[in-house]
Amino acid sequence: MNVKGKAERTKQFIIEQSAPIFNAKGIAGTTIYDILAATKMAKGGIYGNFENKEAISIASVDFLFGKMSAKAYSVMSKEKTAVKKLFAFINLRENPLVPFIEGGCPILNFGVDSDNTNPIVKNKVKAMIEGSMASFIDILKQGIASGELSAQLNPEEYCLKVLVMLEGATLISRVTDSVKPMHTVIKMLKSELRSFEIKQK
Amino acid sequence: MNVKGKAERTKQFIIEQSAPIFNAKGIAGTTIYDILAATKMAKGGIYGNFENKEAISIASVDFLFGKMSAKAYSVMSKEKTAVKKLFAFINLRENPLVPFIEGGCPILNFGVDSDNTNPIVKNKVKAMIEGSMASFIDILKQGIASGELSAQLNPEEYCLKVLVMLEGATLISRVTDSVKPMHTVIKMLKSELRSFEIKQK
DNA sequence: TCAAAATAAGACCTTTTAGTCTATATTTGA
DNA sequence: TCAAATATAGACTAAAAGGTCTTATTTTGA
Repeated sequence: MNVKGKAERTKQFIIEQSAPIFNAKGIAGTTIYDILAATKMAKGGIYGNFENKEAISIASVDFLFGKMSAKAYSVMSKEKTAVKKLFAFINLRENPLVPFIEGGCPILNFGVDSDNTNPIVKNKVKAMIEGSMASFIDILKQGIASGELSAQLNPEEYCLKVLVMLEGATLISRVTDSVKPMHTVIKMLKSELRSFEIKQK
Repeated sequence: MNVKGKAERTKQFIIEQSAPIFNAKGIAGTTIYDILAATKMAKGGIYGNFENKEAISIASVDFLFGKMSAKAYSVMSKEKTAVKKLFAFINLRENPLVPFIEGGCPILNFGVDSDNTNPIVKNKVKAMIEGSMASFIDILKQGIASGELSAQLNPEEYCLKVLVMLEGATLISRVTDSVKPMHTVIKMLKSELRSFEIKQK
């Protein structure tokens, strides 16, 4: 009847409902009963589609990282210049108190959650970080090659700076319940990148 | 017989053994059985000294933040100038893979762990962040007042930068199992502060 | 459309975790 | 030093959490 099969759709539904819970409460802090409540399903429905809680958590991590990447790609590909692409990415983090993904940045959340305890998820976080950095560095290098940005800019270092400052500011803003740290950080990051812009005539 | 009383000493012992576990595995991820194993005590001994697991977790958070503050104060008070004090603080974070406190930075760990789930601990993290920032800003302001640092330096902004970059780099270094991100970040932070130093003759 | 196949409900079972309570051991100060 | 006070061991209880299995329902395609 349908293009995808019932099981596939239910599986996707369970992931969509569970992912924000894992992201907000952590993997150890999320129970099967949280998932039953969120999906309004019974155990048979959940365990018919997933082997165990761990499998749901892993699928949720993949889902959230996929969602993040898709969103970043979507806003960045609308822009033409390297600076505008970077700014579009940075702007996604503008309000850490009302985040794009419920529970806040999954890199931060699952990174801390999985370090010391969960090598599978930790490796997914690692891959996500490395992937983001690589595509960022690429954009900056293209900006330099095209003459938009000064060759004085170190793409690797600036890119790392963006990442650590956005994650750090997300933490500080969330814990202090204030957008101010994030806004200050965004202002600093943008002004630094602008200082490497080469004025076109 | 002893100056402090057995109960007091046992309580302290339980906290010292439990704190690194809460820090590494998270509060929800740590069980009473982890604490029994670490202390080699039985339940009677634990519950005779603490009302419940939550009380142990709260005492552990206080203990770790106290330890962090004491260590920071210790290394900073040995230095005379603002720049050297700041550098001494930054140097404490040099190897996030072999951290001063087992499990890594408690601000990062408990900040993420408590956000969304644990207002008591979240408020302690908030107080710790605000306290650190305040004493930092103070040091920078004294540096400016004494002519060591240029008045062009914005103490609040640089201080926030230090904090978010160190926390962000801790996350990235731990997840990627590499000290390189942290080292690059430290290099950037130090060179920025040096650029505001006023040469003395 | 209807029988076979796939999916989901929910009662049930097992293990893990938190916490209690009494008996035993240790500490303490008169 | 020894009796009272204090602290700890560990068996026990309760509840939470994870997971299974049979039965009922829904889906699917011949």
